[in-house]
Amino acid sequence: MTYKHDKYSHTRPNVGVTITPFIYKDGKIKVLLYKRSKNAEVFKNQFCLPNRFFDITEFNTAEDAANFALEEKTNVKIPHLTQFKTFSGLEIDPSRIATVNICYYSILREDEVFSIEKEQPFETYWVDVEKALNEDLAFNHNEVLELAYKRLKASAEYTAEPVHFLPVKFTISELRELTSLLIGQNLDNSRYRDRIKKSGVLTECVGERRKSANRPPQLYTYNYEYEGFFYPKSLTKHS
Amino acid sequence: MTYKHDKYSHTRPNVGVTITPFIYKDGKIKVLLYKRSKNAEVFKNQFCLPNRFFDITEFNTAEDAANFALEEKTNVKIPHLTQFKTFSGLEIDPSRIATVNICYYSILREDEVFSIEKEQPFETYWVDVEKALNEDLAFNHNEVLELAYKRLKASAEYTAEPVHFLPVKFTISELRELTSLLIGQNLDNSRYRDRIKKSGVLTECVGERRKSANRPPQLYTYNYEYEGFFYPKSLTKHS
DNA sequence: GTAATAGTGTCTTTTAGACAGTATCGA
DNA sequence: TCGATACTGTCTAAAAGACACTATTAC
Repeated sequence: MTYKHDKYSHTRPNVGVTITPFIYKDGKIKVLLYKRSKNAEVFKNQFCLPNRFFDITEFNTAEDAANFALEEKTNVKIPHLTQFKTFSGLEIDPSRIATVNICYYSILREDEVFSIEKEQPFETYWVDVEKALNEDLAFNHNEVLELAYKRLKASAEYTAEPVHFLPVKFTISELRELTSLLIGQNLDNSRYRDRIKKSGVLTECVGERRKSANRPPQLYTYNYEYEGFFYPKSLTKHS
Repeated sequence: MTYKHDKYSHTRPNVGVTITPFIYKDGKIKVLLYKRSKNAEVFKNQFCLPNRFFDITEFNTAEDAANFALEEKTNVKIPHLTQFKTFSGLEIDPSRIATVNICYYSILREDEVFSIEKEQPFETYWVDVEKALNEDLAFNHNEVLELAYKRLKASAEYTAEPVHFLPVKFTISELRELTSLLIGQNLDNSRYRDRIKKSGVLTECVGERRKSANRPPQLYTYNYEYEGFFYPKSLTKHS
């Protein structure tokens, strides 16, 4: 890409993206942090979330930059990305001019991220989210992580977005346990099944059941046709 | 503010803010559009939403830029602003390099905006939102308006945000009619009152009733202490 | 009194919540 | 057989939905 300085270039803020990558593993939500280099300009040796400058000689969109930053740290090529807020101000990166920080969270499947430590080109760690919230992270990443986790939990209240944590085919019990974890409450098995069935949000994989040491559970997939609230009980009548 | 060119300045995208200002008037939702000048670099004479470049010699944050752009067109100094999405790409402003577009909608009260046409320093119009959606707007403003309106309507499903359309003191019937308009469904009077009362989202203005040619209705204010969903019926048990 | 809107009460249907009970596998 | 988890049924409580009814004002 060729580009010349223009009369406006010095009036533009820095723009970067930050991604909060989540996985669901061992019954817990974990978030990816990496340790900044000891030679970094600022926040040396501190932990932070994957991030990248939106450099227009490299990327056309913020999503491109986000995908790049995420793949670099996780090896995932087609991530589930949700943009949740754009921060801006002088405090985000004290070493630079006013900064704009476009933030995403990403719901990843345990089996698609780097599995072996030494495969990882950076010093990255999947940290329990509750523990990560207590770390002193670089930049504004404490604020970013806090809001990302809040939004993730909220999404479990009224959407089926958390299915992206699970394998393509999963059981209702698996989804119920995950949802229960995110909303912090037990969910009645019977009621949960009723609502799932009535909502049409999942499609039954006819004839496919998981092998197990008990009655084999029915497998389902997420119905991408499904629009709207997962739990559509709100203000209005839903027939 | 003093600032020098640095080695990164030519790699930064343009950053701008776009605001979708809504009011509720004559039983309809209206949006503010203005006509671009016939001397504009691009999209001459076309309608668009209030917008502004995020020029760091003028503003420290995107919110500052949004407030400026909104006050310029509406005269409102402390607006209710909700950020809903940041767009980016080459197509937003074809005359420039890659652009980042931080978008807000604003819920305004009819009585706080410029009331007299000639007071307005720009050629602005409050247009019925359904009509505005059919206009051919400048930049990506069709997409912006569409999503802004969608998010506004969604907010009425599970939050009390639309109270910001109403005067500080209002009646339950007024809120019900507004909500009904936004969600596109009739709401049962009795049920609606029950839910409002139980939720604690409104505070009764004790002893204050509006004068009218019928039984005078009780006035309420929004309870800023209220946290969470307006209509908290979703997945979980709510006692 | 009437007209008009505010606000309440009551009945039926639907959904939630709790939990008992049956199903189906491996060992 | 037993143990374990999948799944279904049933009962009660609570909420939604529909709509009739009463209240309070101006005239």
